[in-house]
Amino acid sequence: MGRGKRARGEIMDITRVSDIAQHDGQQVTVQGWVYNRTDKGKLTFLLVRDGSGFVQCVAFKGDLDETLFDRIRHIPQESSVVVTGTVRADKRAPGIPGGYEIGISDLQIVQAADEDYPMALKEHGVDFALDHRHLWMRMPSQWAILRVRATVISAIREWFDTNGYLNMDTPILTPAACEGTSTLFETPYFNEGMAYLAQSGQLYNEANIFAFGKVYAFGPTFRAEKSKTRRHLTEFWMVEPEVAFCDLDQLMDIEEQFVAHIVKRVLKDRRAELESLGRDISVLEKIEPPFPRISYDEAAEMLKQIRDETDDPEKKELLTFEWGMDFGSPHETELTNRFDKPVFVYGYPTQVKAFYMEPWPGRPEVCKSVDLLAPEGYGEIIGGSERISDHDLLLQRIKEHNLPREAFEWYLDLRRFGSVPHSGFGMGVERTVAWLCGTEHIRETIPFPRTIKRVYP
RNA sequence: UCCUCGCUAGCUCAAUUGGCAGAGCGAGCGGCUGUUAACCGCUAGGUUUCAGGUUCGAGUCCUGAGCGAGGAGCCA
Repeated sequence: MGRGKRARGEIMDITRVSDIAQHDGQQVTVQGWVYNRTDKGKLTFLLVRDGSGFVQCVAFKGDLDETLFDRIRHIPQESSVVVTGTVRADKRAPGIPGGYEIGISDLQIVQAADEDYPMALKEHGVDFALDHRHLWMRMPSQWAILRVRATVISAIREWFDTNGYLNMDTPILTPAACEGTSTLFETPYFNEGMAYLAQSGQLYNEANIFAFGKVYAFGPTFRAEKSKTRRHLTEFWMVEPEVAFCDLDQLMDIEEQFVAHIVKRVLKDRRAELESLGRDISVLEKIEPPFPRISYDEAAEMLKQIRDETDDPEKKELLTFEWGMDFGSPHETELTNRFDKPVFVYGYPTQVKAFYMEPWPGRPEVCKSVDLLAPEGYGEIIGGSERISDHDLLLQRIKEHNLPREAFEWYLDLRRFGSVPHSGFGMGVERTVAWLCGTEHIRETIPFPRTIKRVYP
């Protein structure tokens, strides 16, 4: 491949596929991998991906020496390559962003891939795809989803960092259950008995706000429950802001500004990816504050009505509901189908929520909690509440839930030294990404998913 | 933990009442100057998840096991 040789020490000027439109008419060099090859007589089309996008590269037999053209014609899928050629606009050119292609003048093979690459360019079964996650993520759908994920994470940090919040991460190894209910992963911890992988950083965040005012923790969260649905992972990422001097109404204001920002940012920076996924973008463009706010009581009434109106006995059974129950997945789906924006449901029964939630004034059976349910059946993406700020009430709740008081002494201290009304929430990153991408399974929204049946690869 | 379903070529699937193990894609070779999951021809590719059983004969029926999926519960 003599044509492409460079003098030693010469710095190669590499173009990113995402920037290809800025190089129309110019000669460029792209480094990447051959995603697909279509051989068409005197023409060979290579779809090359470089991490930033997918671009079609065209080899024409008449423009190249025979050896090079023959090598291009037989290059195995997924071979790593350095391609040099001239960019031209062509509406027929596929790719992401697409619309431009490279007329190949030179191509070097860095490694010719083995010929038994297992990922077909068609659909795969779930099990096969997940066993090959390390290769599956190269495919456009997975690549697009994970690009959206990175932008969601960036938007999360951007919003908090520019709105006066301090990033203050919380421990992953913890001495006990935060909320006293979930099943946790445990691990031996030197001479201290068992440590547990965190299911939430919230309690630590409550300590942090008394030093820093507004904080957010962002990290992995672990749940050992044997949940086995398209909405569950055993390891997932959660962002948890906590705010001093903040009540439930103010919390909802924060949540809707925050979520709207994420949506806006994804629409701005990842439109091509959403389009490549076939996502209906007009649905996302409607996501602007304010979001509807309904009480648990109103939601319960709506569900009763929906259940009365259906003739489907199976659906009737699934929608069985009495005041005091938590909403199940079928309930959330029915509720959110009635709205085209995320909807707040606030004021849940105290008995179905965690011990630390502030009671509703004058209605002790209800607490100042709020969930944000995403539309299109994606369900709960945020759970939050105003926290109990009174020391004696909190102590009473700890006793009622049979939690070990000694483990919560530091938490109770927060109510003794300058207690204030405060609130916070936790947002599941993967569920949010699944909603934005229109992904059916949450496991596609994290690079290497961990589920009850899977720790490989 | 409970309910339902699935397992056949590298992948996605078909195989009639129990009667010769099949197709498409992928791979290799050849053809074609515009392919978009191209198309055409040829070639290779199988312990039908496993262990038993019924039968002249089992991918198909029966029993058990394994693995996986969807849903419920719980949650983000």
